[in-house]
Amino acid sequence: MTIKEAAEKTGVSVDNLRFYVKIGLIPAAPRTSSGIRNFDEATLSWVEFVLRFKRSGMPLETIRRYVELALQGDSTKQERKELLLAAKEDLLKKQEQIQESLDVINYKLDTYEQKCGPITAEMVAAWKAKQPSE
Amino acid sequence: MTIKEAAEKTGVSVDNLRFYVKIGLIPAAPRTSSGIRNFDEATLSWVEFVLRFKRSGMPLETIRRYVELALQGDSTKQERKELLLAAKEDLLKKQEQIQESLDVINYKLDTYEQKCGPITAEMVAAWKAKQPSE
DNA sequence: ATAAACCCTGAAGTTAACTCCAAGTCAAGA
DNA sequence: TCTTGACTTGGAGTTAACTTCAGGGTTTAT
Repeated sequence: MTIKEAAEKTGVSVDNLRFYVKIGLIPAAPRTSSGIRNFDEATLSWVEFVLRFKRSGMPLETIRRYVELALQGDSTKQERKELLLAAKEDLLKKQEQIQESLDVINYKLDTYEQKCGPITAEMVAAWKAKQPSE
Repeated sequence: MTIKEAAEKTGVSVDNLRFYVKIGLIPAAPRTSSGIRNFDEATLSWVEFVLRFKRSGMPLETIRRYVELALQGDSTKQERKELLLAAKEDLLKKQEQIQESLDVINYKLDTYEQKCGPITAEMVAAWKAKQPSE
């Protein structure tokens, strides 16, 4: 499979796929005798695996490190486990913070049904009181 | 309150506070006669409000736009509501994607108790089969 | 009244993650 | 065979969100 087809299948741009290979986020795909990348199923699986973590906001460097360790085999099991535990903590914290924002947004949307949201309204009022004009 | 005290209270660096004011993420704090910023409670409230959204990964430009609209008063109610609805969709999607990654991580952590995670193990095996050495 | 610590601005530098470009090689159809 | 389109690389450019710097003014404590 050419890099273009791989790009269509994964939804990642051609340039970006090459970039990911370059930084080691995806293992280097095999090449034809003339040097053209030939994406196989194994490499595509890596792309999908990597994308799932990327979508959750994990830094590429963290994912890259995990891929590097995984390719090194069983001896890196412990280190991978620690990396996953740290990543899990990050994601749980992120989830909480998103929930906090959702709570605020839902509250505001509720109150917008009646009038300007009271919390912001109060802040705007306090702000305006300090301003000479407007 | 000096900018340094505001920085300590909010956990945002002095430079970053000035940066946020500059890009309009926070309304400009009042100044003393000699031009030194004098952070008041109203401005601090804005900082806290903005930080909550920032922590959830919302782009600063989106938050900046919301602040701009809020300062313009009731006439922008509708536009703010639409902005909040869009932001809510983003956050819900992000939450789902984080959950997907958490599921994968939890599954891997479970299986790591016994041996190398089967999904990755399979991918590594497929990968190694293509490689001449190692 | 002077040194230390703090404040200001505008601009340049940094990092992550792309995104595009130039110049050249390779492959498939008329 | 010649064009057209896809592939290659290295490197430059972009955007978001900081971060640091240069050069100067202000406040405070001794």
